[in-house]
Amino acid sequence: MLTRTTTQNGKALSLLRPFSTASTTVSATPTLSEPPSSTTIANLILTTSDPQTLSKTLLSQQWSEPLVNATLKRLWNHAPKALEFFTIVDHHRYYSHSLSSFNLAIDLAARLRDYDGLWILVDRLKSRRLGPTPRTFAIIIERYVAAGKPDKAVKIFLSMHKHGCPQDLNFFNTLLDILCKSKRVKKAHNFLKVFRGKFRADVVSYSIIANGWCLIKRTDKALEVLEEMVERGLSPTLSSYNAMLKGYFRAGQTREAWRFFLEMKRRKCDIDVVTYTTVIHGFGVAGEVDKARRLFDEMVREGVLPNVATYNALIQVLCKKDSVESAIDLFKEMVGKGYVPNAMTYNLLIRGLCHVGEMDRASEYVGLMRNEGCEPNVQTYNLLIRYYCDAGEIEKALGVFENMGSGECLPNLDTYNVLISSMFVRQKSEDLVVGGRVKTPYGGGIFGLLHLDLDEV
DNA sequence: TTAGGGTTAG
Repeated sequence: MLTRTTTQNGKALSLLRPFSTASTTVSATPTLSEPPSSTTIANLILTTSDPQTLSKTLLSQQWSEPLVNATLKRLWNHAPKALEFFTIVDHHRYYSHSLSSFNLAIDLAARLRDYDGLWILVDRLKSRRLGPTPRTFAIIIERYVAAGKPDKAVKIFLSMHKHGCPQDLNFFNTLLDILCKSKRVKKAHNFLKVFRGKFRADVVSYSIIANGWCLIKRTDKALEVLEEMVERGLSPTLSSYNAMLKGYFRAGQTREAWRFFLEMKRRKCDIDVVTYTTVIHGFGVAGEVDKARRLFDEMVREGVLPNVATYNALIQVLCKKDSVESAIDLFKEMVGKGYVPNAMTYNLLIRGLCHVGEMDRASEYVGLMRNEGCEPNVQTYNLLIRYYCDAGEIEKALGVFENMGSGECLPNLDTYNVLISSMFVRQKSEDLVVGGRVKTPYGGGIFGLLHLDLDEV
């Protein structure tokens, strides 16, 4: 049916054909049609300017929850378009949106700070008896906090039950965590003090606050929180201690970190792989590579097996404070032992190679990761683009960029920032011409994307 | 989505 639609937008519609054929006639026998991919649909939505045509096309399509969600994610950098899509499909005769799609739409509306639209979606969710769920509220509250409205977020939390969503200890802890992760630790701490009785604050509540203080390098306050927790009869867990340890490193207090680590051992804590990864990374970043290596050997002796994260921590340290070659040696060692490197492992090595100007070898590692079935992610692309730009090889950077547009990996705000800023730094008019020529997955030149939501990373 | 460890570079 799609192939028969003849409109001003015939070109865009043809994108939805499962198999591209030269023929425009409709085959009498139904073809084995695969549903169109989210990429195809997203392109169609972005290139169809006539709302009626778009609506007609989308409503004649068969939808499923995964396809709707994938399309919404594909349109993440085009929130208004994504929401338009959501609204159209919401009028489908035989399809109705699921909770997870609603949650995505609510997230999009919140990112746009369209709070009226957001609460309309929540009401719709309620009238269909699908929610809102704690997950919905976590999304809403996180966005309000990110938009600089933590007080409003707290009010929403306190009114959750009016929407049929219970306020329990779990969600109390989620709220504390959201506040802490946005560095509003004092507010979170005060909130804990006021409501710890009502919600029966537990070890997790206190650990979140202690970790929050660590995030803003206030290890003194973090320690106070842990002490207070003990006074209230709650025993810190290994997680609490690991967070504290990490906090010392973050704050540059390596001596305190070491003392704390020794104390953990003395008290016979069951030091785990996270503890070791933290100290290996911490000392390495502080420039004590030998100590990091010794701790790596020690953990193996102690029977605590390193995992991929541990290797990544040490690989990063070697790249930064020793040499890429020693990092590559370690990489080979881990592969030899049967560990499966992940995208971060490769990214660390690729960055290390780029950093010493070995762009060709860096590219080889990109090829290697692909061969090993580990697809490059947005960080991989961004770092290649960044290093090509820094080397003044804008054309190559754009080549990488075009490559990613044709794949599954979406550029993010970082990607555009790097490309655009490097062009402005050079102030070469031909760059601007090239930049305008580059096709983005969204259809226009990269400068058409300057209106991207600056909150989205 | 009930906490803790591993990416950028200034």
